[in-house]
Amino acid sequence: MGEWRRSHYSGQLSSENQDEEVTIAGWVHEIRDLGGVMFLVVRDREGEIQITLPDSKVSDNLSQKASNLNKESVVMVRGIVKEDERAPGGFEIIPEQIKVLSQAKTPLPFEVSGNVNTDLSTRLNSRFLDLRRSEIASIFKVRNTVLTKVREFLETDGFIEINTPKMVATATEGGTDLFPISYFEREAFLNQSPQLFKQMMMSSGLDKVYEIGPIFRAEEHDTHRHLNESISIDIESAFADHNDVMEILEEMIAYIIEGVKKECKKELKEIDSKVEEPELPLKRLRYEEAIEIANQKDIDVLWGEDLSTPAEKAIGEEIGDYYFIVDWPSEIKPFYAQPKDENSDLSKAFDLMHPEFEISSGAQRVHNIELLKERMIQQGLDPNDFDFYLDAFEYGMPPHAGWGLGAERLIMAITSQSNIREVILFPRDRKRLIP
RNA sequence: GCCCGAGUAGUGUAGUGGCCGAUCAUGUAGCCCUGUCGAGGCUACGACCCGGGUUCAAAUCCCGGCUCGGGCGCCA
Repeated sequence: MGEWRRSHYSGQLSSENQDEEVTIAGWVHEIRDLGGVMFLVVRDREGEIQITLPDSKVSDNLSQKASNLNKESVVMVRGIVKEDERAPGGFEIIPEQIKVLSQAKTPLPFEVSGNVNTDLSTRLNSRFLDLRRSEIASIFKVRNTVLTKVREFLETDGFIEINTPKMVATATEGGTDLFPISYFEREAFLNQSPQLFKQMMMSSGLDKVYEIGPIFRAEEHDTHRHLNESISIDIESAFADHNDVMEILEEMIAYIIEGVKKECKKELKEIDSKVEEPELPLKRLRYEEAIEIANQKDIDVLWGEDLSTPAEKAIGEEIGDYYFIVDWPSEIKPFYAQPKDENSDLSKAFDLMHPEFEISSGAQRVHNIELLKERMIQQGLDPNDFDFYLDAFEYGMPPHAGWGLGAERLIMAITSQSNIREVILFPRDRKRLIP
């Protein structure tokens, strides 16, 4: 590379650069030799640019160098920009010098520039190469925008970003399986959720906190919408009830989608995403109404049961947009979900649903320590295992509410991907631990 | 974890007892070609997941294993 530095990304060239000397850097996307003229297409993060080598205008030496290149090799090209309507994009570069920084081995694990489809599994084995396809890179550019918008929205709303431990001594709330790890002489676990820690922060006076971090689930699920390691977007707000945080959630979703539509036009087009901003306020469907819809569609759900996958799909089809399910039975929601004042069989818990899957769940939390202990016992947990958590409720705990949102689920919805593994760089699922 | 399906060149596929010394596309290599843009033309290269079994004969049928996919369950 020497003293050479990239002067422009391919997408930055315009008629203002006519006859200018530029230096571009990227991967050899295509090589086409027509005899008297050769075309190299160099690809970088922002697009592609054609390098044209007419025998009459470039040295034999340079032509020889270009023809020896393999696809996907890394090169820097210094040359003169020429506007030419025959070139894709309207511009091309007549090279003066080409530096081959890394010759790619052949054959490639799969084609980057061709039209042959490749199985997801094969692609994931060589994810670095997969990301060289712009439609794949687009998904991750959208992902970046989603996470940026989350921070923008929550920061503007006065939330403080926190980080809580991922190595913990006990199960957060029972139910799910944890990955055991070795912590010096003790057994420990990878945390399934920041739930208990963010609730403890409600006792701290920070009032409104959020965390974007990994969660780990040792469940043996193996589906298109489950991961064993994923990113959770969690908030917790003091002096708030479930309705308050549902409003935050729906407004945040709308803000994210609006932002993505504005800032990722090119990427959305590339991945053919039909994302639409939801109409607010989102429908609040009572649990009871939800099972009625399922039952009407001949999917049996009994009161007190969680909604099965076919039930979720049937209801989502009926609603057709994001929606909340509220008034869940207390017994199928975690111990920390606050029962409703007028009927304790129901809870102040909610799920946010995309027509095809759940993307978030939350609740107003129990802040009364006696009730909290009672509910732990009801759900088969021993309050003594949770002293570190319960202590925070002993010395002044305000009413509070919050939710956890699966980042990949949301990104999957926004990018119209049918497999969650498409929206995470290196998925961890039942079968895959490498790479 | 359960049920179902599938494993054929680097990639994606056709072939479901003999017609297969295995199809097509892409790729790779070489040659021709001065404006390609899914470039084109010609030539060559490259594969039946592994192990057992049935049969005169197995890519094809059976059994086991491994891997992958779909559905479900499980799942703050």
